[in-house]
Amino acid sequence: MVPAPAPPTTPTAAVRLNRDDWLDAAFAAAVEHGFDGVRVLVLADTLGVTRGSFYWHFKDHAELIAALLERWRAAEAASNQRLQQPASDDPVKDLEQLLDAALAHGGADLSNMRFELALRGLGRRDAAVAAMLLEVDQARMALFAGKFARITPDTKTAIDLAALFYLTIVGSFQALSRPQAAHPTKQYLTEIIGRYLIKPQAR
Amino acid sequence: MVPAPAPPTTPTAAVRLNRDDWLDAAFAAAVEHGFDGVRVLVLADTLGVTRGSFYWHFKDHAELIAALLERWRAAEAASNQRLQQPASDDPVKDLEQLLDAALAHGGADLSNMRFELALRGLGRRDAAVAAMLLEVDQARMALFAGKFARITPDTKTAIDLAALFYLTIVGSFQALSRPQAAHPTKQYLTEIIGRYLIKPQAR
DNA sequence: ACCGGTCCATACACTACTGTATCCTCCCGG
DNA sequence: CCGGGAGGATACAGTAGTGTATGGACCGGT
Repeated sequence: MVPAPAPPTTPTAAVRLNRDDWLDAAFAAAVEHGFDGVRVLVLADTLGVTRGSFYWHFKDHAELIAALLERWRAAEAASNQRLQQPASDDPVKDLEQLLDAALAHGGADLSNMRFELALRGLGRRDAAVAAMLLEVDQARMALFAGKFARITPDTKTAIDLAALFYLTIVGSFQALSRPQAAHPTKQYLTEIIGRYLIKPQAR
Repeated sequence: MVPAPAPPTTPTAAVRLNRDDWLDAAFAAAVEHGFDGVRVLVLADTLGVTRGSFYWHFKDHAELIAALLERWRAAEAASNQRLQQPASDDPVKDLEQLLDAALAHGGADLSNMRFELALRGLGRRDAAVAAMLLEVDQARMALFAGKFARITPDTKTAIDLAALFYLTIVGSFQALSRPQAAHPTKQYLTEIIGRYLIKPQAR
């Protein structure tokens, strides 16, 4: 007569899990609840297994987080690499596509933005994470500055514009990561960044 | 022979505490560890009392958080109000001082920035907080757009510039909240925002 | 048929919290 | 000098989470 136990939240798989399945679940949890919310107990629940499985794949909770961070860092480096070569002969079009990529950020909807924000939250309490984020920021800035250098002769101007460009993107994450009426949309951001940061420099 | 218990971390006061003392401690904890880190047990430790005191001042943990949020919201509204009237006859100088206020943000070093970032983290998991932040964002945008309207005749241009201005500020919080070499400094931000967003419009 | 991985369940011990209930201690006014 | 209220301590019960140890179950190959 007890109501059916009802498996918690879509116990995703009756199949066996591997390390990446746990990392995917941890990613989703970080996106949803922040890094403080990625707990092996609840991951096990959502995955439909017990913690016994987790401690087979990972030494402990810290190793999970470390692996998650490293996976993101590697993907980020690869993305940066890929964006190095121009997507178009027209430097302006190239920058616009870069912006598009930065705002869509992998294409996986908003998850990547939210994950990065959670990561930056972690970076405020963890020096190692902060250092990793600093490197990523610098790599992105170098990428952006290189792109802007194609539309302006002055190196300093290119760097300045890249900084404004990047800070605007990072700032917009806060809004875009939780879409709400009256927040700037991706289209609007593309418009104003194009109008005030890119076009004025393009001859 | 047991080592002296050694009061945890500067048990701040042997004096009696009031509601605001707890709120201050909660604020500091949110700044340092995020909202997930504000626990009554550790607050009691840092304040040098037991939890018995806390439950005299607050019904429960949720009431503490609610009070903390409300205090911030009220201060934010007052700040916005205060910044409405121009600090200078020169609209450009006025904007520059607004930027200065936004980056110093109350003067209390980086704490306010870090608190706001923690708050935005909470807003990603809590709809009520998200709604509050949306209102604050809109009030700030209205303030900024009003200021920009004084240096450009076109309303849409003023709004666009205000958006870029504000997003840049929000983006820079991530960097400024944890100062590190090779991050943009407050001076640099003032310079580039002035050069590319404010001055080009000022006749 | 059995055996070694691989993956998972179960049970246990432990820690870090939240709430609640009850008692204690100043201290200040009458 | 005493009574009450503001502020705090102590003790108890409960929840949510981590690790660890151990024993399966379900494969694949030989």
